[in-house]
Amino acid sequence: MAGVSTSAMRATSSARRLSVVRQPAGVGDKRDLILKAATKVFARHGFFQSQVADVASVAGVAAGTVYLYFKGKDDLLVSIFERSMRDVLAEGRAAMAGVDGPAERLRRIARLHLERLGRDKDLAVVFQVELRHTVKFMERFSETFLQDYFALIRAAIVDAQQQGVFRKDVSATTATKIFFGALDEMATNFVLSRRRHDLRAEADAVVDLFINGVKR
Amino acid sequence: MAGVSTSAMRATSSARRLSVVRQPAGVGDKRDLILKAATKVFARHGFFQSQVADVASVAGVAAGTVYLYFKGKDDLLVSIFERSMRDVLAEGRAAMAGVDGPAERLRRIARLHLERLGRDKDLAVVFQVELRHTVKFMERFSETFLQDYFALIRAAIVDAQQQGVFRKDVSATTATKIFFGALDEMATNFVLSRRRHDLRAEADAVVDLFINGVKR
Amino acid sequence: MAGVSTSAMRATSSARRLSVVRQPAGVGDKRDLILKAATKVFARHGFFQSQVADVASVAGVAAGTVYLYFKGKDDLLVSIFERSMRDVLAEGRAAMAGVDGPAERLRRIARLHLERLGRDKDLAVVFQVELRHTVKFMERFSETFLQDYFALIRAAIVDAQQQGVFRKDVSATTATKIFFGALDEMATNFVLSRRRHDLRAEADAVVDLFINGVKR
Amino acid sequence: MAGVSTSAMRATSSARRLSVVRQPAGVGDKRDLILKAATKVFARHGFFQSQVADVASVAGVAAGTVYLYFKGKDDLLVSIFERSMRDVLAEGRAAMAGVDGPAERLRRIARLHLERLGRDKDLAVVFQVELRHTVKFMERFSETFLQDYFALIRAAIVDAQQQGVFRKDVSATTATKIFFGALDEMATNFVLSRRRHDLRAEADAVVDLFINGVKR
DNA sequence: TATGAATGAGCCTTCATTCAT
DNA sequence: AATGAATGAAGGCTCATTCAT
Repeated sequence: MAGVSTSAMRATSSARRLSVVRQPAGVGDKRDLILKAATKVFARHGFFQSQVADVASVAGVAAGTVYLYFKGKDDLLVSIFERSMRDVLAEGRAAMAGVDGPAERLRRIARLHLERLGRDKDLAVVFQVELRHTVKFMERFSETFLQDYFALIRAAIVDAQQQGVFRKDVSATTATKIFFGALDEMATNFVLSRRRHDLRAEADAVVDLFINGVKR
Repeated sequence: MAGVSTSAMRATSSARRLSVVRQPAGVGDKRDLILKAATKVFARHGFFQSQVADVASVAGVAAGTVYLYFKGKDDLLVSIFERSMRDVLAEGRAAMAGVDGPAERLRRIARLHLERLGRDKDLAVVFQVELRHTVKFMERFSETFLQDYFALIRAAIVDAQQQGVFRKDVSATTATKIFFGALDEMATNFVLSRRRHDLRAEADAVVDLFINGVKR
Repeated sequence: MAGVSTSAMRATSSARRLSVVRQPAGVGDKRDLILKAATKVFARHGFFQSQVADVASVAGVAAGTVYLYFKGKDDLLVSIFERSMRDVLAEGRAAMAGVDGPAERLRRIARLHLERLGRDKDLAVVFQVELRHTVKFMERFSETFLQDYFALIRAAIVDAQQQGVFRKDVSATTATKIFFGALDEMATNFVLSRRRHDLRAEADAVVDLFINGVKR
Repeated sequence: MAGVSTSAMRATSSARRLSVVRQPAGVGDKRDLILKAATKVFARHGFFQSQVADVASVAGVAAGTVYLYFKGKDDLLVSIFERSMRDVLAEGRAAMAGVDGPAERLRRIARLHLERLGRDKDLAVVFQVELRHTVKFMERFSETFLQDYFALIRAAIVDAQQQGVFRKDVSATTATKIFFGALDEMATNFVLSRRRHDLRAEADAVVDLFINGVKR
């Protein structure tokens, strides 16, 4: 009996050690858990059709617990957005590091963009659909995330123009919108269709067409 | 060419005259009135934040009256969509009639697309934002409107490929999505920004870049 | 049939005529109904222990209906207070009209005060207990109702002092508080006890003792 | 007279010493700490608007700790009441000891009553407002504290009547209510107003008027 | 047709209380 | 004894929809 108890303790403490290694605090775990659940629930039913209680029950916590980590239902949506945004931008900037040509940079962006969404369809749904509920929300979305993301794309285009690779009679801003718009449409199409999409191929197609379109 | 254009105008105006004749005593007026009010209210506050009572009061009718013309709140959104969709497709097909080259057809589509939305910002908001609330809604949106609209675009692209104007190593479907995605992003940008947009110039930019990108 | 219809119309219109005489609109009926129900429910269970749904069901309406007539739960309490306050002051001032001596005026006030509360025990409970929930509420209570009511009492005392009936070495304000305090305690005692109270006799006792206490 | 007073002081101070002895290591301190915090919080926000967590944080303890000393939120209110009540009655009875005339006893009671509340405004608020939330609460308040307190007052009045100082045609019970009511109103007025009150003077005014009113 | 008062299901949020640590 | 994260019941309020007039 003592042996069992001891081994149980061992298991527990080793589990703890592991969890400490994986995630800094136990707090992050639950917040993430809820956020993950919210992503799933919002993706399946839509934000307004989803209930906080559903999110909680999918996360395996009580309804009230959600409010220990988030200010309210809206905050769940905002937090999904902000967390992903942080990751996307960090990943995007990191990916830019070891790439030389502007064309190659655009290719990296396009692939990252679609591969990220392709990896987590629930997240993709939230980004392509749920986050665009309201002009208010979209404005927020635009002013924060897109601003930086557009800057990432635009920088590559401007570079290419200055290097004489892209023609200069196309406004970099307009070109950026076109590039993003094309990717965004691929993502939305993926989200809405039940067919498998070869998102990497689609990313390449967008890049090829775009580069052809803008090159001198 | 001018002739066709004229006959299209004639058809349009006769349809208008007919609709006045068909719907006797301002019946259509009230349905339209409510639909117009709904467009405005949904655009300003968002679909879920809007109340049927608000739509009614903007339309100058009692709340109950809305239910004499529409099955429910959802039906308002669907009806806005369907009515505009009908017009868009009719206008699009009519515009195709007197145009010869595929490139020119794409330019017509792009201009119509953005000019229509530029003309009525409330409608633009509903199309770019409110109609995309839910995967369910978007699927419906996709399967009806987009299917036909994509077909319109795709036909021009396929024609161009067959005429040897566009290269064939780009999937017509993918090219269609890119073309539409670019336009859609322009529209969304217009909806979200408070600046004036020269949508015609943006339409042309999209077309130029696209054609450059796909031409042999 | 026409006859029946006519007589029905007659009945209706005469009923309407009556109701117009009694209460301006049919609207007031329902508002009053709900207010009456709220008084009863609040008196029995206490404001915070009462549910809006209870008030509604006692009033025989749906929960949502309460919100057609009142801004919220708080508004019910405030409205009970304000309506009664209006009546009390009007009645109080009217009663002052035909009375000559200040002493007699105080007697009238005291009797009206206790008789009014004695007549409707639920209202008495709300006034003596429920309306005094919070310092905030009591301040409001004080600043509106009591201010005017105190003025009514104080005027009689000042008159008596000027006529040389009451001695002047007692502050009129302090005397007013004592007079009101004594009445208020009688009312509270009545509210809290299950015994029958001869409130008229108690009113007289208060007045006698008070007048003896302040007379020269 | 002085002797009695002294012995009363002795009793009090020995009780204090004892309680320190009985409650070993600051145990009473924490209970008192929480009770003091509750008094403050309830006074400022009202009982129902106060949260147990607020009380705990003002007391500098965790929410759960409150439940080690009190059965629940209600128990906090009841305990504030009971502790003060014990003190008031003890102090009141002690004060009665060395006083000869009934009139003088009433004066002592009145001064103690108002001075005690004047000393601790938060306590005054709880007594004048928060403790009167509900008929249920008030009944409890009445049946315990007031019963004894009224007995204290009544005894003085009956004595005075038997000594022929007060007239006998006024019911001692009614007179007691009037006396208490007047004092209570002074206290409530003090609680609700932001002005400074000379509560000792008001106590004297109540006593003077009352004695004048009841004396033969 | 038109009205708008009435309905009542539905949901977010709060917070007293518990309990594993 | 002390903590404070977690619980989950409870209730105020909204608003789409109905229906008697």
